[in-house]
Amino acid sequence: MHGFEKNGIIDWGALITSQPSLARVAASLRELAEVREIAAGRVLARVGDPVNWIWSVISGELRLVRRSRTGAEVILQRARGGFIAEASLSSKTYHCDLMAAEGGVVLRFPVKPFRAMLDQNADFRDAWIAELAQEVRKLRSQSERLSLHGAAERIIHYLESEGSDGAIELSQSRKAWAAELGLSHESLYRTLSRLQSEGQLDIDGPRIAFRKSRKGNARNQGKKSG
Amino acid sequence: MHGFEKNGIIDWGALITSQPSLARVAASLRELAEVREIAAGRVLARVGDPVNWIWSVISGELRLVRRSRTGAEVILQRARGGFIAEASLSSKTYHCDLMAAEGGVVLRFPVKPFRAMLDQNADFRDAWIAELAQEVRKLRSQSERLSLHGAAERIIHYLESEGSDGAIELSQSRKAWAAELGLSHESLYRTLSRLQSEGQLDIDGPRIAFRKSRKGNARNQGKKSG
DNA sequence: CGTACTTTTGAATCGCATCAAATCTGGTGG
DNA sequence: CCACCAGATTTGATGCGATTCAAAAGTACG
Repeated sequence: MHGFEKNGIIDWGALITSQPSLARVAASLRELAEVREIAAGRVLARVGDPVNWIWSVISGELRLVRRSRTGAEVILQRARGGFIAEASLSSKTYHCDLMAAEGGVVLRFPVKPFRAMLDQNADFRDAWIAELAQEVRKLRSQSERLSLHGAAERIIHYLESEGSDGAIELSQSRKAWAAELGLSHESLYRTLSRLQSEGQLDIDGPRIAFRKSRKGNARNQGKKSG
Repeated sequence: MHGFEKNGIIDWGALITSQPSLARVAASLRELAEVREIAAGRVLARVGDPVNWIWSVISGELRLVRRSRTGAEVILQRARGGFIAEASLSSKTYHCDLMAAEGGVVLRFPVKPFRAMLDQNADFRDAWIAELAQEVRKLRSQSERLSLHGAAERIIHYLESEGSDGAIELSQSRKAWAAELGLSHESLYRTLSRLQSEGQLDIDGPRIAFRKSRKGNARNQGKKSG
């Protein structure tokens, strides 16, 4: 599935292409990275453990979790690509458990040289700051989106905030998109086709865009008025 | 209302106390900051404008917005305290509008010295990185929380992720908390009193905590993983 | 005392989740 | 090429829980 690693050799070109978040920092980091294959359920760190590694997901799913006293698992972060637990860089020990919810391949970087490079390498530092800031922007907009109550509103918001010029090319299945939108996949399917039949959206395979309606309100296009 | 500023003189002690996000960076920034009183509706920057200032909210509400073609306003970020549009630091121009949704007081820092200080002052840089990483952590956990469907589940998740040892001292009104949880305030009130009467929570004014129950409070929420 | 806001409870409605099932898709191997 | 399978996609029916509208009681503040 991932296909970036074979016999311990990483295809950095493909990896970087698929992981925008790593694209700019990778050059300085390659010599530090270790590739690890992780089985589902594997625990990488527990509360209180010293922070020895910075983890980044290539395939599969890592989770930062805490277990409530009722036994329910509380997910604090879910990573299916890119770094997880960035804040651990500034911490001596973990405040949550880090585990693999799904088997896959991860990269790990030793923290000490990672921190040292942040100190000494201006490019790396700028890239890391830009990366974090970009992540903040994306997450803020996701939080705003999840605070919206209607399925249609979330879809529109997604197009406006993550798309370019009101259009996006989905790189994931719609089912996965539904999860990201905090909707059941049925709701997403239904709402998409409703928006299409109402003339608000153009849907063509993985491409979803606002319909370039001539003017005014697209709301009238689905039903006759008067 | 805010009380941090009088006749142009800032009470930095009070401000820093009230704004954890500024606490560690403030020392290096004081000489750069400018205090501005902003009226509701005031536009601070538009799409395409060059980034000249980094803004931080003391009181009132700033928003990063985009206007959809149907005229609806899409909120990308909403700040009622702390920095807004951190990603603009790495950008030449704005990709959204920045406006005041509610009048108040803001700080603004000129970008050039801000960037220069990031380059030259190691403490400031570490603080800024830690600040961003902390914000990422908080937002990730908020996104996970907003993806939960039940009101009770969100409350539990909040206690687990933002509280210490399963207890929190609310610093805001419950109505404001409801908004943060993505719930109507009625839902929050009802669910809180239900959880209390069911013996799951102890609620005492602004303090909300898991009840130290003996055991057998076997209500399971959330079941599936992987 | 009056105003504005929060907190609280009640009742009706609506949208989404859920369960169920059929179709479609891509990939695998005989 | 076909049979087969796992997954995604799509449509239908139903119930629950959150939103919404409404109104009252509590609280802070000048």
